[in-house]
Amino acid sequence: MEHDLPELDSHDWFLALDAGHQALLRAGSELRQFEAGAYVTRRGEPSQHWIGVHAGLIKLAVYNADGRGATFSGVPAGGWCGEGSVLKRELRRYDVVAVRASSLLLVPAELFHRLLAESLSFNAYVIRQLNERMGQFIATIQNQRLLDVDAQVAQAIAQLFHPMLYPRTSSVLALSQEEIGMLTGISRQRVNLALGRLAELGLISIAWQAIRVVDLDGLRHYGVASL
DNA sequence: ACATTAAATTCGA
DNA sequence: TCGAATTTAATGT
Repeated sequence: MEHDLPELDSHDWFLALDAGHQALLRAGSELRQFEAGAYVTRRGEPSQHWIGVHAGLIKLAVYNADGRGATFSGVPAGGWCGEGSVLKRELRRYDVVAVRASSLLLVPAELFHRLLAESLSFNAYVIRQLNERMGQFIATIQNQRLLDVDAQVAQAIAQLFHPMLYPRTSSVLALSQEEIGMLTGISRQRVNLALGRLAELGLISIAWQAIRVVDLDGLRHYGVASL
């Protein structure tokens, strides 16, 4: 294909590949724009792509018939998701939705499998990715069982700054308070209260449709001292 | 739940 | 094409 896709160059795993595999990805991948609220893939569809976030924010979620939903995870710029369903060649088990306007890198499933079969460094990256995500889900369950609500909000925000899964999250998150509520399973009003407290502690500052993280380490440790 | 305020959209010159 | 007016969505309490 005629693609060049310089967007791939900002990903460490891509830079670690040999030239031949890099060329395959440049030729076979696709950069596509999604409007805020648009579905990237729907639950039940075949898993045709491994999905990378070049800019914007997407979330993994399920919805029931009357529109209520549960969000599992948010993926900011620099993050990748969907490898689980691609690996197993199964139907997607959740919806992938653009939280705001996003530009995404789509790697076809066949290419993903070929890289797995041929590239040792790609294998290492995927294993690390799966391991980190597993750790993240365990941490999420632990947070929900053990932490108070303010600390859950702090953790949910801090998780978007995971250095390996999401290496290029900027310190200003464009994320509505309602979306944080979706991510945490907490009401919007309660999120607002928690954000106010975190701001008072100097861990974050609040702007319109955005949160600036001032003290990431403080956020990570907020409320977990008792564990 | 309600009041406030930012953003988006419509409408009129 | 600009900007005021209205509608819609996010926020604060």
